[in-house]
Amino acid sequence: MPGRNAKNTDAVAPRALADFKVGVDNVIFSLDTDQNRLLVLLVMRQDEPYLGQWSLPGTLVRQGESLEDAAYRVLAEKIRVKNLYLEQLYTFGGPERDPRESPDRFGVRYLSVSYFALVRFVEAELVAVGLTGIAWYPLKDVPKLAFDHNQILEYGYRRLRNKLEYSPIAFEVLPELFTLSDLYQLYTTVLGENFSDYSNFRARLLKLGFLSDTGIKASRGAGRPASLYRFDAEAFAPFKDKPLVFI
Amino acid sequence: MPGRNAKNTDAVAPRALADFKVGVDNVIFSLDTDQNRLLVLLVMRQDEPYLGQWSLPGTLVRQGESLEDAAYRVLAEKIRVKNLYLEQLYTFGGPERDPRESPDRFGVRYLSVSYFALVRFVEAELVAVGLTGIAWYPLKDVPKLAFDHNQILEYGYRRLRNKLEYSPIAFEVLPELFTLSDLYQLYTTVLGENFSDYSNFRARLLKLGFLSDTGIKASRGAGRPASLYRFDAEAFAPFKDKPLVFI
DNA sequence: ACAAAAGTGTTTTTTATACACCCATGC
DNA sequence: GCATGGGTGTATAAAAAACACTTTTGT
Repeated sequence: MPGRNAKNTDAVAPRALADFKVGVDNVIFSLDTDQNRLLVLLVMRQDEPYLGQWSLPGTLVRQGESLEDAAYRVLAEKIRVKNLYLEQLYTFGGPERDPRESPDRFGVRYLSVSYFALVRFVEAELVAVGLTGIAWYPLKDVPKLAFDHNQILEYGYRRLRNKLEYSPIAFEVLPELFTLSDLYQLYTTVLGENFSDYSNFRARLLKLGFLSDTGIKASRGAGRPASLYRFDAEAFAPFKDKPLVFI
Repeated sequence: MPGRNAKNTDAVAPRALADFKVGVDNVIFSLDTDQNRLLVLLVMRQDEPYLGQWSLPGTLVRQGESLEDAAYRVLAEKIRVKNLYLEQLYTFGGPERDPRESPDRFGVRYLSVSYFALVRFVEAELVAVGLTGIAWYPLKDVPKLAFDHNQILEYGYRRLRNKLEYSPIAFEVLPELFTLSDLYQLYTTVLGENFSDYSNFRARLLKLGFLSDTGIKASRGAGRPASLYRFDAEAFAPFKDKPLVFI
């Protein structure tokens, strides 16, 4: 069967192929567990179009650079952080989303591959030069953004909540050793206070058996010192692809 | 605050931007509920590279055409179908995934936006001209495919199973009126016999209240005639974004 | 000693699971 | 009248949800 040719190329000449530049836009969430806030990193646009308007940090993909490389590059240009989670979100590519493309002039098209990242606020240090035109915005206060970035942000937020429910992304963001309250606070800041009470959350997770108690105690001011736990990726393996592990 | 300019464009000249052609590759699943099989549509490649090898049906995006338009175009070129579900999967874009790109020659890059579609086998009519070099493959028998298409297929299959668990995509594929066994069979074909027994599946779904009994009976050979149900999208609204609705 | 944070246990309610069984039709 | 698929009910096990209570620290 292989090696045969069938006549199936279109009879009529098809319209020419589109030429693309590919952009990467990052939805970078930061978790401020102290103040129970979920923040997103916005930058002020320095160029047309949408000059002077807030937008998601992005860049255009360069020669020899993978999409993910580009996503990490944007991130590294804005913040310095040790632990982070990053994954691809969605690709927006309608021919009319960028005003640089005139609708009938068939010039270069712009396509945006969006990524979402999660970091903790306490360890995310802004490195942008001026520190003007870059800011963490509480999710509720996000203004009207450039391009279709509000839509991308909305999509990223939904993905974040879903991921948290079945996937161990929290442990990529937390330090190696963490307390169960650290974990619980992380969950409440994203999902809201009412997703579960602390005691039930705790019991459920411990029963699953992929959190190992190191025995080390951590004293943080007043109150009883908490045990430090470690995430055991091997013990988690059976729960991969299982829904609702964490809820 | 808007309208200000900061000096932040890189001091060193960055490497030039990459130029892309954008391809769309479709993972088209078809549900053969009669024989409890899940099939995927493969086409034999007619051009280099990978000439004569099986691959997912795909195309390059044309001028003025959106990504989704391109996905529908590929689909329409291969099959004719009334009810279908289609959504974007993932974008693969490393600089080395397509042998047409030489690794050091910084020419045009090829990026693939994958879509997955779901149709029912009984109503999906193949329209490809020769009918050679195009075939429905049972998921288990899929051979080594061109490019990274095995990986894309694997990814699509995972997405299909997950979507089925919380999202009402089944009703986009089923006809307007359907029996509960139609629905149950659809689920077992994708998720396997052991995901739930019929009586429990039935009770759970009916309790949720978004399936309305039309009262109309459908006789299909022997056995008691089944009630025809209709999916009530409005009544489903509260379950949007809720996980595990269907399991 | 008492507030604050960590950790344990118990009770109630809801859901999942596994069946057994009745109903309506074609042949 | 019996095989075939459709549809209902029930008993048990498991899990989710609510909340009361104990433990260990800092001040």
